[in-house]
Amino acid sequence: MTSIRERNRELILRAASEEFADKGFAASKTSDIAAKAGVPKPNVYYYFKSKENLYREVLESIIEPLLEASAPFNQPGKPADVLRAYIRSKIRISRELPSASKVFASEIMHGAPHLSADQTAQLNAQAKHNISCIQGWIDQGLMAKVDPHHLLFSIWAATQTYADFDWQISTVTGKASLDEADYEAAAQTIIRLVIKGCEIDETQPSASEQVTNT
Amino acid sequence: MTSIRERNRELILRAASEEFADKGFAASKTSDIAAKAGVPKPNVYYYFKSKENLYREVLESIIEPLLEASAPFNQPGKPADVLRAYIRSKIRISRELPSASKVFASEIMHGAPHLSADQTAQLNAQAKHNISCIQGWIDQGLMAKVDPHHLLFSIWAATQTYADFDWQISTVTGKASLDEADYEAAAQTIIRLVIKGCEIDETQPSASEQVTNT
DNA sequence: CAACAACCTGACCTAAAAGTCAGATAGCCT
DNA sequence: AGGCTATCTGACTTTTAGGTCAGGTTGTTG
Repeated sequence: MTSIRERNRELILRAASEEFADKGFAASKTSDIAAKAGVPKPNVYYYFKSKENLYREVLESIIEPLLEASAPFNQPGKPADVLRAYIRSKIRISRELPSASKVFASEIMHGAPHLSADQTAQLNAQAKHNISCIQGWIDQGLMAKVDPHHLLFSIWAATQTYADFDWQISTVTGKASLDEADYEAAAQTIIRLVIKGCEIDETQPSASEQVTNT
Repeated sequence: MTSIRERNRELILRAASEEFADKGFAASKTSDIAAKAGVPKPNVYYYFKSKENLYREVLESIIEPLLEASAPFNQPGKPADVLRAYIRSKIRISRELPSASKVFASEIMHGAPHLSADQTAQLNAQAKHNISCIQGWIDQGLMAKVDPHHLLFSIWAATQTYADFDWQISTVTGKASLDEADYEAAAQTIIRLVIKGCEIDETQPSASEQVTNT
């Protein structure tokens, strides 16, 4: 069996993720990636045809987890429960796949030049679904009229920031890295903002009256 | 007078901002910046000593506006009013200085290798001040116990996302660029999440009883 | 209008990093 | 064992882009 191949590809991919996350695509050197992976540079080219190819594979590795995170929207549930689960998924990705998250963020920031049309379409379709799901809740009077687009953008931003801007977070909190309790506090804070923000105002009840206050 | 100097520096800085925002520092070519500014490449080196220098000046241009945005925290006011004003300042920066915002975001994402110790200290001091201000409100019972660090991180993320991830926002909304109404909706959404999230829970009143419900 | 400084420019140099290759070595199957 | 394929590697080539420079042009000042 060629498990040696799998092993080496894995080593290189991991090293590449970190390097690309750290420096960005253009500033990353294949020789550094090779060194970090503990293999000679030509091996990188042996397993991946080019630097771009390698980068694309790193990028691809985050797409599935990202789509997976929207699972809560793909099954029925109360707004608060779905949003809570979604936020926790997003935070988990930031914590467990920080490098790939950063690479993805950087890619998006620069206009997604390496994302395939298919990947873009998949992500976009899921986003559209989540938005219409939220709009449905609003129409049914299950939550307040909070613009679904902007609500999603805020959730994405607030959850991804823990991977993307980890330097800033470390600097401000004075901690080299966040622990379990910190991530829990982050999740709780974002969940609170979102859930409270989506609660129906007593002053202006919409369509049907389905307020679920305690 | 040497207003020809000012004019050319300005042209080059503007072009550099856009180029760096678009491609990142490493992937940006000084020849492209020169072309975009409409000057020959050696002029870029005539006015700025090096590519790094040019980059640093672009970076520097966003520091003051960023510090300025915290002004609402530097004068007394009710939590809701201060937070509202702060969010609006942040959104305004994303809208009016999108390129510099992106350059700053990218810089932070990669560990701020070009930020001077002084700039880091200034930004950090302001952040610390805002945090202790929020903590003060909590201690006085003026707002709910929402972790000030994470609250700030969420506000930063949610407001900056309109500059940093404009591609994603364009793709999802289907609009090439956001108009006045879109930015207003964004601000309203973020303000709602933050204000509602910071409102005191009736169930657990802290220290002093200063609930300001209508 | 002279002379001095500021500004401009094509052509060049150089370093760095992506990518290649021929040949060596190691694993695997019959 | 023998041979076939997969893997490895030092040394090399090529391209790209940052940076320079000598000399030209334009503006400015006494």
